[in-house]
Amino acid sequence: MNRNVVDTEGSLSALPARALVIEDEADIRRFVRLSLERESLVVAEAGSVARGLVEAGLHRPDLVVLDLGLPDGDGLGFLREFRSWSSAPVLVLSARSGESEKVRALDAGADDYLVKPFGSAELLARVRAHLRRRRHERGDDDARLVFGDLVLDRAHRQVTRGGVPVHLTPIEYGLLVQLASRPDRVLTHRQLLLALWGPHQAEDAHALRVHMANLRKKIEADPSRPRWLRTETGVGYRFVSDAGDRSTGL
Amino acid sequence: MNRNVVDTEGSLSALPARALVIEDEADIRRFVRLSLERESLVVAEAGSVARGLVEAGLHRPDLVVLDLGLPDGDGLGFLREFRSWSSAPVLVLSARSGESEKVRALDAGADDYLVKPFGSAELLARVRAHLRRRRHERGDDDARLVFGDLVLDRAHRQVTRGGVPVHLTPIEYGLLVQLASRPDRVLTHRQLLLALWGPHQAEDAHALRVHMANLRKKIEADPSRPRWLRTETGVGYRFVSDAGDRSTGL
DNA sequence: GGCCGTCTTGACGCGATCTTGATGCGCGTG
DNA sequence: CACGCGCATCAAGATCGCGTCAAGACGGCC
Repeated sequence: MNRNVVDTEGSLSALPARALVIEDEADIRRFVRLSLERESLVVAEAGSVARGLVEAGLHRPDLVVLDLGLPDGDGLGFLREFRSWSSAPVLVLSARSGESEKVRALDAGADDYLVKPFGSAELLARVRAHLRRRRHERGDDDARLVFGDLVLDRAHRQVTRGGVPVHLTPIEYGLLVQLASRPDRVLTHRQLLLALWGPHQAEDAHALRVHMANLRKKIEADPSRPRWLRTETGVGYRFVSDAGDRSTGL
Repeated sequence: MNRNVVDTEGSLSALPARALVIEDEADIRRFVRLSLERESLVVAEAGSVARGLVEAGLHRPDLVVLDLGLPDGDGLGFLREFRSWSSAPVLVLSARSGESEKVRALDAGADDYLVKPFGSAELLARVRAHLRRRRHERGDDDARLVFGDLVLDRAHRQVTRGGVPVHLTPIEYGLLVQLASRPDRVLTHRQLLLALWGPHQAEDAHALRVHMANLRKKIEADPSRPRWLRTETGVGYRFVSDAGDRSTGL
């Protein structure tokens, strides 16, 4: 079962971020979990260092909230072990407000230190700040869109078809990003013109059609019967994520 | 006017990190400066938002310590402007300990929030944590980048091609570091100009092209058909790590 | 002051890219 | 069945971005 490697410290793309809460007091643990879930994180829990290490290995969290006072260690042991294979931000909780405590934790590899009692709002704001930075440093947000053998990697600004890079001009690339970022939704001519040319010439859809044709030539197997870039006559275009025919619906 | 060039690459590798302290109360400013200097940072100071923006543009700090209560604004204005061209960590100071204050600052792009009065030890521990993470995310740890026979040794600021040292001017070297540190990603003209020249002249890409041409002449076998430094027309440049095809992503 | 390395700026040719116009097709409508 | 409408396609230009060269400007150094 232990299919390690490959997804290591992943999940950061479009999927919800995973958090791990290590805290022995059940009330606080619950409080933190509920807070994080309100931020739409997927949360795992642990009540001890040992359990925390197991859960960390299991879930490979994108963020850890770590209490220092645990039954089987002071949490810094966890930090040391965890840091050997993950660089996810660790937010330390503690009842101790002494400077030396804070310094010890931060220098041991923690990224933040929060003194109990703390408010949900501050906790979440700090969590958001860490995740935001991480996402940013990581070369970008929900960067990778995969549709079968067509892959749109926004971080690298690269489109591949069957693994083969496809060269797109700026407008073609922008067009594809606009459409593929909102799969199965119709974008009107006006919306596309607005997004790509700005508010100035949001009227003439002719250029748009030409670019669309060129784009199809590059990513469609049969440009005359497009699989992905469908035209909605009189309205605009739609990127269809599911190639399966949806004729006889439910 | 002093030209601030030659300072390239943001000092992020072996050079001392630069900090900017924005705080109107002279005592606190001095206290923070002395603390940071003890951490062997090079410190610039400002007493207002306006002055802070100027200093930021001049020195392009790797870290900012920002007071919220300034004579000409509340500091969040600085944050907004600064964030438009720099992602350096910003540590906010404030006398206000209210949660809503903290949330506002953190959500506005700050990375940390410290309530006055604070101790020098905690300030420095937090600063270390931010700089450590930044260094880590930047991949500065293993300062050596190897791409076939092209080797970039950031620790020694040395580039070799087939074992032979290549002499690069400061801008050429900075350019190469920026691109090779994020292989296969497209860096826009704006990003490169920002990194190498600062926020002032982030629009004229002409000089950039000339330097790129010179750089190619030095490290490419056939500068007219570059293997590493590919141009993305209308967008920017990309350092291609693998000349062959790339199929399976991770 | 004069040399040297470096950076900036302008001009120019070329290729990449975008726009524009012409033409044909499918389809629904009068 | 003719017509209009929206669309796709193709083939020019028109425009833009890029690489290149060369002429200075600037600062450091002797």
